Amino acid sequence: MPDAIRVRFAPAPTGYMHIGNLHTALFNWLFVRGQGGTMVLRIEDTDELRSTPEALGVIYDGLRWLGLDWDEGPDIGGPYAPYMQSERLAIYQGYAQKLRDLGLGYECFCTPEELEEQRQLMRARGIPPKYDGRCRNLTEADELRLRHEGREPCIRFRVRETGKTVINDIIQGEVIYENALIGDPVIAKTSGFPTYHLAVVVDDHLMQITHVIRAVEHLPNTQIHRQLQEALEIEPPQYAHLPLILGEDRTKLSKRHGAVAVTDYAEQGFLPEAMVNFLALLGWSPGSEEEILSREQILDKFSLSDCSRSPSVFDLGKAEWMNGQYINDADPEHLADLLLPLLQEEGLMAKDPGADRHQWLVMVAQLMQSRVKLLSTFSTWARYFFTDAFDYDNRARQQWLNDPETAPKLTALADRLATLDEWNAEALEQAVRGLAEELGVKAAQVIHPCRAAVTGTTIGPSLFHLMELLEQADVVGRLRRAAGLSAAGELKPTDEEESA
RNA sequence: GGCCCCAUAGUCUAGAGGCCUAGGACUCCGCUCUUUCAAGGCGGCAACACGGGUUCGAAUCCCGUUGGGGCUACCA
Repeated sequence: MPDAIRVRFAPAPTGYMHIGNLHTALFNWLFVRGQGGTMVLRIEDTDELRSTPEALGVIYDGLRWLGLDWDEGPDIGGPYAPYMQSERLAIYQGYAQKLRDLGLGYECFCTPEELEEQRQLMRARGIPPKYDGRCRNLTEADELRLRHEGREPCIRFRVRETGKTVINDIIQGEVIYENALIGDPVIAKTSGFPTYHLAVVVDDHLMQITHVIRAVEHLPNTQIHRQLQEALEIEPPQYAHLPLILGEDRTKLSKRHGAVAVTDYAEQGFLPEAMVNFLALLGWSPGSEEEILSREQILDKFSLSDCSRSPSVFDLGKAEWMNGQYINDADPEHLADLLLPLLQEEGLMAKDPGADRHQWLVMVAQLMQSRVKLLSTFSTWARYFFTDAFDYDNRARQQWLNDPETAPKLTALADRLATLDEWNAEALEQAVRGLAEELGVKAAQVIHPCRAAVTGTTIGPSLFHLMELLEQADVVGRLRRAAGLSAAGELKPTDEEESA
């Protein structure tokens, strides 16, 4: 009977959590929730200078947004608490001391400047830069002298100078590293904080992690981790190194790739289900041709060994398409719930709209859902549902509103609609088509100007259904307003490019 | 520079020696439906990086080249 599966997502609360981090979290989650196991959230805040509470908040928000839950973590505790590495300093110090007792850890008094100089020198000479081990065998006299100079030591780990380290990775297969090629890494900083290498190895062990699923950028580090585990007589976990998610320029995702922060995507109006679906298909495929997959379907089919080794570029366009699919398939009620706060923020919906108004919003959402890709575009594309304060776009001006024949048509239509007893799509259609017939023009010759006048744009859902959802007085008012402006020649095309 | 990984269209991918005349999806381009399209339907453009092997047969296996990426920090 194998040990219960335990995985961890272990982000550093520095900078901003991006889509690549979330991808790693998702794959951990899919693996552990599919198998039945425990998900641990551990915060690797051993970088005292760059860790921030804000970044920690972003991590929580991002995970919760996608519905990636965890069983143990800083916020909920657990049997291996604490889960913040900064609260585990004494533990790492103990292991660092153990390594020193073993003769495998030693104090190094080199300053960062000296080390940098060393690297430059080696590079200049065409030698691979690595720590040269100059503090490996310091005598007591050396040490005394160095301390007198006011130097504070860090602790390095004595790596093997010969042989190879073999890593058996679920995704990457067998990878072999030459031991002689790396220098002794720092495991405890001068500040007393551990470095990543010591902290992960110790915590993965102490927290009984069985599968380390992380981005492939950590693969080369794994040779250090394996040696550390050997030295400390720790049973290594299984490793699965995921391929990287790249930006459009094919390099590792970072701030300069624009909107990569998780919060940006949530703000833009990506649906979490869509993001989960999209991210799951980066570096993994169910092997079938379906692409729109529910969380359950993904959970059901996911396996680490099916993961790819080649990196993938995050294609925002396709992500948006997929989001559009999810919006289109969404229950309008649900959509309205998601939309409400966004609209309230823009002042387009009241703080407490009431049941009728809410039901109305559901109908608006339903009318628009097939053409919206992002929730955030809703408040611009559907603005005219909520307010008279919208602009007439260039196409509307060019094609209809600047036409001298338009104003009379709009006025006639306004007169007719003002007297309508019933305000519904059917009655509106009759009225519009009836007017067209009387004027001896095609229905389109009335419909298009009407749309332009009422919505300010040339595109949108069925005109009659759209007007049905507006107040009669508002529609009539808009028709008269546009007629007046048009007649006055104030709706000439602008020089600007059409805005999206 | 060194080490490691990767290599199917612009992008995400299917493909685990014959089923491949290389499939699907996004994008783009047509056509179509419609009062409009930014929706729907239909169709199209577009790829096995290159060179050597192995084999009756290679996108699939091996080697090399080229290209890309990652690591090479008292960051993780």
